[in-house]
Amino acid sequence: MSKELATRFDPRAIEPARYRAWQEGGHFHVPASAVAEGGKEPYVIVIPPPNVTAVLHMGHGLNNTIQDVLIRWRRMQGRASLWIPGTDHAGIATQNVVERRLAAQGKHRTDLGREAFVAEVWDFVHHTGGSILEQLKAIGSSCDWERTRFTLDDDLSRAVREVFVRLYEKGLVYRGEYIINWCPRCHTALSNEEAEPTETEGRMWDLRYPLAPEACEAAATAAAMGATALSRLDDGRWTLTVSTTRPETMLGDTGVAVHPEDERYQALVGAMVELPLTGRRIPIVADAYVDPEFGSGMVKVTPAHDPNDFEIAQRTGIAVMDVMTPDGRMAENAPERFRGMERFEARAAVLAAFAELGLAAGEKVHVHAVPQCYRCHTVVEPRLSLQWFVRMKPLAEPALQASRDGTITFTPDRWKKVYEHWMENIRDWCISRQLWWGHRIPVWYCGCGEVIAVREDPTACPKCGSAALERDPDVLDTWFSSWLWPFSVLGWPEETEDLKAFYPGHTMVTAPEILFFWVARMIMAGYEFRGEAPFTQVYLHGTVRDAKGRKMSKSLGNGIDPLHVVHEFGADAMRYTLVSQCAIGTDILLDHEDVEGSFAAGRNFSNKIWNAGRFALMSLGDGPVKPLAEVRGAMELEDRWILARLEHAVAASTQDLERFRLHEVAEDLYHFFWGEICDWYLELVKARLAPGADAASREAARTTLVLALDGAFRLLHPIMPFITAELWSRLPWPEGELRPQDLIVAPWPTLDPTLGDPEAEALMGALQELIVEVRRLRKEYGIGEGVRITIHVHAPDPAVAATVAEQGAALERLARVGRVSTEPSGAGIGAHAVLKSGIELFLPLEGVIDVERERTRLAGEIAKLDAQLASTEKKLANESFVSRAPAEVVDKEREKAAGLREQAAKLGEKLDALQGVAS
RNA sequence: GGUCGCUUAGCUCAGCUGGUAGAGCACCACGUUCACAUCGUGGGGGUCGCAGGUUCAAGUCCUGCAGCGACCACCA
Repeated sequence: MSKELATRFDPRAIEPARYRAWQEGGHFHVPASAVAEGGKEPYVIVIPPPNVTAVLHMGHGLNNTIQDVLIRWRRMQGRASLWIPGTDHAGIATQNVVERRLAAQGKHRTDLGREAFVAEVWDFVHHTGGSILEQLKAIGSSCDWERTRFTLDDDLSRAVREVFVRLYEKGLVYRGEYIINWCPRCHTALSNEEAEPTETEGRMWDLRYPLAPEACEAAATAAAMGATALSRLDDGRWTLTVSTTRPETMLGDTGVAVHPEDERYQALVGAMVELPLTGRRIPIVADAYVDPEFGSGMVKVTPAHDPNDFEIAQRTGIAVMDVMTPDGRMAENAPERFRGMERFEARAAVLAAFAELGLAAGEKVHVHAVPQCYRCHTVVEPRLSLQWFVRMKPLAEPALQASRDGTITFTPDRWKKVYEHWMENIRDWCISRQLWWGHRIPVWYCGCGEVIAVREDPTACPKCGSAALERDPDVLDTWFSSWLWPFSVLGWPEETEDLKAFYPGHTMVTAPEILFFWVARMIMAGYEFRGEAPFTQVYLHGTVRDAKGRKMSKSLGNGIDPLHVVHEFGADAMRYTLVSQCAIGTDILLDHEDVEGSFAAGRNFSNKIWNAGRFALMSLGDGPVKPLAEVRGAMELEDRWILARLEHAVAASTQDLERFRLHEVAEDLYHFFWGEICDWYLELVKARLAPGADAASREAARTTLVLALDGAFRLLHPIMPFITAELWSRLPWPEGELRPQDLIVAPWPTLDPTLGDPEAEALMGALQELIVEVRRLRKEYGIGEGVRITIHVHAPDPAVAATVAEQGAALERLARVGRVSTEPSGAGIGAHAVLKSGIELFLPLEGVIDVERERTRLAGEIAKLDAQLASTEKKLANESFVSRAPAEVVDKEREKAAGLREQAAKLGEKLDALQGVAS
């Protein structure tokens, strides 16, 4: 059977079949009955649902690898480990994709009409959607596919509607006119989180507004008080100067504000301003929002286009005037010359008009964060609009408490503070979107003024009986369904068996970018609708970036396709590489221009595991091995040592997994497998496994090797499921011991006190040190592989001495030592070393190397170094060099001299040893 | 503007409760009778950003400074 194994690991030959076998074996599916009384303890993760139209990228690769590692580990620990998969309908994103396809055919969604357009989107989703879930299988994700959900599924839609109506009845959902973020391209409202502030170099313009003639006297008084905003034009009119970054909004100004306690402007409060270009007169009002220290201390107020100005209008009662259309053009109520103009054109036109009137007062460069639509990056327009909101303060209370009292933990924990800060300052959530793709708002309006929010579609108005009801045209924000995900996927609002069994869940694995969008809201929904947090651990991983630290993205073309990596190097190689870089709170860096190099660590490790496994299987042969108890007496030092090391690996990996220190698990296991099993244990037992070796010793080695590999494969399985399962399935097994059906359900190793062996570790440590030192000396003196040498060893510790004496075979095999002498080395020509274990080592060189030649060689090298040193020193002694050459050059020369001296001294010591001088 | 974080080998970063500075990649030399050249063996390379302080002991704790980054925020 071992003949079937190729010398190079070929993931394609094993991964798809393995995955199929797991799925067919039902290992991913967890029914509610599994946790029914007396059953297993559940462990539940709900997937962050990718957009239904998404294509797998490395970010998904990372996110899902981490989840799968946790799920597989808990499954092996005997938990009912459930990972619920699914996709998100992704309102704007999906609608945009379909609109673009329509645009390619020269059509707009309005050409189709609402119903046909939605049908078109469904069609698109049915044909191309969800393929990302198939791609997740290729990287080994062990989701319970029987539970796959989509946020627009009927039952999830029912949950959404139930929640909306409940919150409406509780007064937590309300409708109102507020300034919202409006995307003039997507034609929809955006939540605060969807409007991304983007650092932009813009301008701030100063504009002059003339005061009404009757305010002349007041202006003079104010000017005398030091009103810096005031100035007089050549024609004698008084003007005040205001600043703005968006001059076009001045067409909607309905007032100018000053601080109520700003004495400079007291006389002007209540006076009127003649708003240029519009022919309108607007009042000067007092409002505490104005900062007297900033600029001139006078602010133009545009209530319909700025949230703060809107609030000023609410407080002072000045008018609200919306001068823009939904697509960002100047509206009907704007002066005729600007009407219909696009907002940025209007900006230029307004500025030109001000200049013409002599009312432009200058401009300056102004860097500020301009909000952009997170989907299309169009500059967002703050706009007055009638929208639906959720009152968040009451919902935030328990969710904030949960973080404060440690019910919910964050990893890395610095996000705890960020979360709490956001929750403390939470603002109401605008949930209506002017889209067609999504959950339609379950609200009907009656001509009589009644607003009806209900669970079942109404046929008549409950108040007046009219059947002429009009449904709200808008849909809900995508996150209004995702925030319910942890319980809606379990059948809520029905009180299902699944809900009882699997709610609350345990770990949420996601990126910090959606901490507010999603994680915080899920926690709030969990408390509001289930009375309990949906999970207790939030693990926030880093972002996948390219070699230059840029986020991987389609537009930059710097992405790496996970499926390509799986195809070339295997899912295990990809998973290992990602996990090994996954230090808490750090980003993952991969070079899209060197994919092979980026995943070399994982690929090489896979190959190493494969070859070690191959060799072990060949050496072990087909028969079962003896149980540990039967071979204990015949065990050698290396057997006891490797099992003790396995115990360390078990302890470390388990602890690290519990604390999400995944990269340390990867590192520990890499070192255990490669650095200990391969580099030492396999090398040491080769002879004992060979045919013709002592039977008892061979059996002890066979059993130990099987136990060590079994343990290593189990520990590695969550990270590298395929290769470990493949090799593990071929391992011989101890006679009479029950073998789990598949590695995926083999129990996670627990500590076995009978395997711990500090003595074996100490002795093995001494032996390793000795071997390494002998190898080093061999290299140093150029003693070829073929030359057997004698070493003299004196160990003060009798146990170490005995070990060295017993381990002649190991020294022979690993350091080509022909003879170990315990006699005092005496004086002689050779190399001497004292090791940390206390071993004094002497390696005679007479007869081993051509001492005379080596002496000559060393002397020659020393002479060469001396010559170089002399020339350097001469240079440094030259005063004009030292004083005239640049300081760095002189320093470099000094460093060089020091280096040469050091090298010469080292070689001198070596030479002394060869002279036979006792040191 | 506020908050938080980072600064350790050429590169990317570990270093969790203070106790002789680590890994991977890259580099240099040697090696193909050995399961693996996707390998083996050995090696070079770091005043742990700077300045103070606490301590028997500081990369690790405290203070200040500098540089970089992230998040939040309405400054017209």
